[in-house]
Amino acid sequence: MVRGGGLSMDSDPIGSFFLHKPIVLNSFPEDTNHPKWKLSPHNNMEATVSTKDTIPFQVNLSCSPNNHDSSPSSLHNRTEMDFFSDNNKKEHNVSASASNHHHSTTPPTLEFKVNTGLNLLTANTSSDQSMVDDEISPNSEDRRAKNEVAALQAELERMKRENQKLRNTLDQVNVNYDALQMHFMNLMQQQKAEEAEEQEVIGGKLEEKKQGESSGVLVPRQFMDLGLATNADTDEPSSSSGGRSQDRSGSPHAEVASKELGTGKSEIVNDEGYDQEKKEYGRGVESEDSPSGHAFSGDKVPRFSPQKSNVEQAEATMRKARVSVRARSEAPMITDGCQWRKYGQKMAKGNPCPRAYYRCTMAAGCPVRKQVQRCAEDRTVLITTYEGNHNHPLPPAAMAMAQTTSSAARMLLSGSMSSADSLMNANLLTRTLLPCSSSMATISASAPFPTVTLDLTQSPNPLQLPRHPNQLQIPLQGVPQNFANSPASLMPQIFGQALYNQSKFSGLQMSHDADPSQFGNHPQQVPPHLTDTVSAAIAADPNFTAALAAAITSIIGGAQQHNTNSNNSNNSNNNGNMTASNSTGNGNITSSNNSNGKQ
DNA sequence: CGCGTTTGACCAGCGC
DNA sequence: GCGCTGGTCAAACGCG
Repeated sequence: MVRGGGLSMDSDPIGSFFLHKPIVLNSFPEDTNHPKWKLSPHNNMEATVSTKDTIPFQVNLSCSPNNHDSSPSSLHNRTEMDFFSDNNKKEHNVSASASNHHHSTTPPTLEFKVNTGLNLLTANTSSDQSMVDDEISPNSEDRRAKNEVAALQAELERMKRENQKLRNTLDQVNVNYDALQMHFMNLMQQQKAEEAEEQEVIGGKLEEKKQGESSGVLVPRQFMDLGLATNADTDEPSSSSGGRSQDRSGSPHAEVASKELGTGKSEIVNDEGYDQEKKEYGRGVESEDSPSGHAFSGDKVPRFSPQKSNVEQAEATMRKARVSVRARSEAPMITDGCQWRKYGQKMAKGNPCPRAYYRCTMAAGCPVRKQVQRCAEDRTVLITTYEGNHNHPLPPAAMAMAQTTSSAARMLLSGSMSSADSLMNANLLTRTLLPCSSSMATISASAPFPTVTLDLTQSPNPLQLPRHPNQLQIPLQGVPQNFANSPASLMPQIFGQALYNQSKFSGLQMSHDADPSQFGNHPQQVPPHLTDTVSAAIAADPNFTAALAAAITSIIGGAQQHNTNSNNSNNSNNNGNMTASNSTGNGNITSSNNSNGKQ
């Protein structure tokens, strides 16, 4: 069984990150009064702090002990300022306790209380000891201490300025985000109005067409459920309970609808749906097993026949919305936190590499499927295509990716989204989180199914947060090299959450939040906060969880106190943090009697 | 023996 | 109608 074999992060020691939480500076002081910087023989940055060249001491800028990667793809540009490792007992150094305000030798002028938002821990490097001159006279010692204080103060000031700039940047991002949200909401309202008009017309026709049907389920209803969840009434089971073949593979539509319906109805929907699923996968749209012979079940009309109404097309489209992730990976499958079982493999046309078909096995009847195939042009690129929504709670590691699929699908299909809107969304979500990149998310209008393609193979520096003149990067101490170096390691999660947030803003979020109506009624109460985004992104990977949570939240949130305990090397401590923006799928309904057959 | 993978067969959609 | 292709099924197989 393939349990996400690709980028295993299980053994990743993260704790060291939290012990040190070094900051990373891209720009070095140019002022000659600042510490002098030099490269250590081990590609580690060391700064010999020698104010006025009299009292040097070293600042270890090395990466974590675990991170000796110097590969081109690594984040070698970063340098971490690990101010003083804590094993230095010499008085001229500021021990780690300085940040706890009880360092006796620290002059009172040193404001270590200043909250830079970076949660810096000061620690002495082991190398500091070597720099100590035990025979220094009291005078020179005093002078050295003063110089040291001055240097530290300068550095501290610089940090504060940097922190302030970052905060300003964050504010700006939030402002822009709000603006985009408003714009998006407006667009959605327009779409909703248009669709309502269409459905009035089409719905009437359909009702005529389906007279005698007991359930009275109409496809337009599905569409409303999915695309306009916030306002969609929930008085009917979705068509999956009786309409044409239920959403095969549990497209967002089915699950979303079911979740909207409240517990009782959702169970009905899902039970029926998954019972059908056993027979219906691979049976196509016009599956004969629509017991009630509903709506379009009997008509062997091509899915995207021009004769179909927009609603029908949208409904068909919804079932097939996909999210494709392109990532470089040597592994046969990227780790996304879910458990998958392979159920098929085919040679696809135009690609010598076989396409593998997986389905989620984390819960019986989970309709999520994915296809994994290597890119024909570049075998190192792994293309993973997700389809459907999970019907079970997800581990943090899997959540963001799952949200990627569901949210992207919802975003895609939030209505009869025009291609222009789709592109807008793609660009929007791309820019929202990844101002440093562009065109990484594309929405294919030509593909058989609406597909969001997240190309994670292009961003040269995907871990950069919103840009800043003094770029601050996140040190990935403790993150395995292969993962830390891989854009794929983080981008799916980030994108997933970006998409997720996008859907939130558009009022489409429903499947993972407790009360969808809240979004509709109080859209402002779901602030598109970058912290949520990043938190979920972090949590999506257990190995990033601990490492990045503290760093990013300290940068972004400032006041937000994350678990930064040294034992955060696992993701458990961050689960709660991550779920701040969603409910971990608790609202999901699991089918109770779904054996899922042999598969 | 249970579980997951492999692989040929089957089915449906689509284009010609 | 036929063939191609994508997607899924399910028996056979392998592994622990």
